[in-house]
Amino acid sequence: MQLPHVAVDIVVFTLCDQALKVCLINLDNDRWRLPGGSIGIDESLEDAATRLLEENTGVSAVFLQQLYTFGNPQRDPTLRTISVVYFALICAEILPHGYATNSNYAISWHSVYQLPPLTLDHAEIIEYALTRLRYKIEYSAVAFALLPDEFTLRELHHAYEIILNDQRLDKANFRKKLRDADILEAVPRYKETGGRPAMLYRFRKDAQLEIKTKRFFP
Amino acid sequence: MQLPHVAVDIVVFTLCDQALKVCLINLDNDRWRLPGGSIGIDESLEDAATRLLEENTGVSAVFLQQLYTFGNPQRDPTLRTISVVYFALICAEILPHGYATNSNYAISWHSVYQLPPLTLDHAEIIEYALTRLRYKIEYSAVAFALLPDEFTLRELHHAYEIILNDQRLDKANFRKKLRDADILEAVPRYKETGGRPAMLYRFRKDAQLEIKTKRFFP
DNA sequence: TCAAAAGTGTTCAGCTTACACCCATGA
DNA sequence: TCATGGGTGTAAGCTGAACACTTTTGA
Repeated sequence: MQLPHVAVDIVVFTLCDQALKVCLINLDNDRWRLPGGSIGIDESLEDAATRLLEENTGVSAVFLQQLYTFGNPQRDPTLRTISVVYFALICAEILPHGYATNSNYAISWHSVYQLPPLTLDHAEIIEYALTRLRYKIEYSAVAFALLPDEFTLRELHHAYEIILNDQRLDKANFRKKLRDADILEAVPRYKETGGRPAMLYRFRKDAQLEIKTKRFFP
Repeated sequence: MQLPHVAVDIVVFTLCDQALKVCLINLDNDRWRLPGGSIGIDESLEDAATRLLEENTGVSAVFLQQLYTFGNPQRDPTLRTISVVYFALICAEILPHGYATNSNYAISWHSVYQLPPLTLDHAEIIEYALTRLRYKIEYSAVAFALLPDEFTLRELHHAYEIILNDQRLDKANFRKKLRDADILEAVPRYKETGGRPAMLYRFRKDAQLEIKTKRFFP
């Protein structure tokens, strides 16, 4: 019996230069692909994703979650490959200098609004990951994974605006919701900002990450 | 290079006898498994799920969605198998007589609260599918897939109570929300019930199935 | 004292919840 | 006319959006 190949690909998001960026690897022929590779025969999917992420970006401790499995037989004309896709969120600050220390490939980061030509169905995969990220950010606290350990409320506010591509989040209401959610603690220390210094916050370790959404349907 | 096997398994839910039931297949040794099987080399994941569902239950047109991919190397001690799991919702009324017309296996339906011993990690898979179903029912109209084409509001109300395992949904508010959601249309015909006859409704074909949830986080 | 940014309080509209009530049918 | 279940209206309370306001810093 003929077996399909199984790959793990990873959509790695980060925030830098006021944009939501995704990690891509340059192929010879002017096309780009997501970081990823084959799964080991004795390796779990999540272990494979962790390993491949580390090989490609040099980063280990991050938010990592399974996204979807793409298995259309036409998606790769050369080899029947089923791709289990993970999505990862990392803070730009922890990226090692020169990025791809343990990789042979040239990686770089691209704004999700200005993607270069991508191989196979990788454009579709990124599109899907972005949709899911936007959903997820509204009912869980994943945005923190994109920020450093300590951050100001303005920085967090800004992260939401960039990810949702929406400049209209009200500052007062944003802060009130976070206060009510009870997921942050003051460091307490201040960060200089050019105006009044801003209190630094960190994510509470014992806080609930996912919140049960309100029912829309009965 | 050694390749893992790829299987597709399906968690099929239905409502009957006032309970949420899942479809299981009896193995020789007093254990049960989810319907599923190997993927063909030229078959998409969704096509495989559709085919395997049909082979096992005789049912074709249903709600079918990818759930999660389970790939722990220890999940099957005999063979490294990665399982792409789908979940399906079907209406009990469309099940053919004797159920498994095109299958060699003995299938039967079990309440999700009284499951028999299951093979591999299938108990875990069902648990996960149930959690996702409960989430999903609150922000999308999937409950209709468990009911016949025409149904009364009481039947729909009852379906929600069974799935959520919650008897406290207010009748008036349930109906009001559905009216506001604008996803139903009166048939218009009545169903005899023992008291005042109930209006039959059907799902509007042009209605929005998934509703953007309200933001919890800012 | 002015600009810049942090941070707060208050109002109003709209939604959710709880509950009481009326309607249509068969026995 | 009573039991059964279908179906609706409304008041109280909570939530979220909008917006105006105060505070603290550096220049």
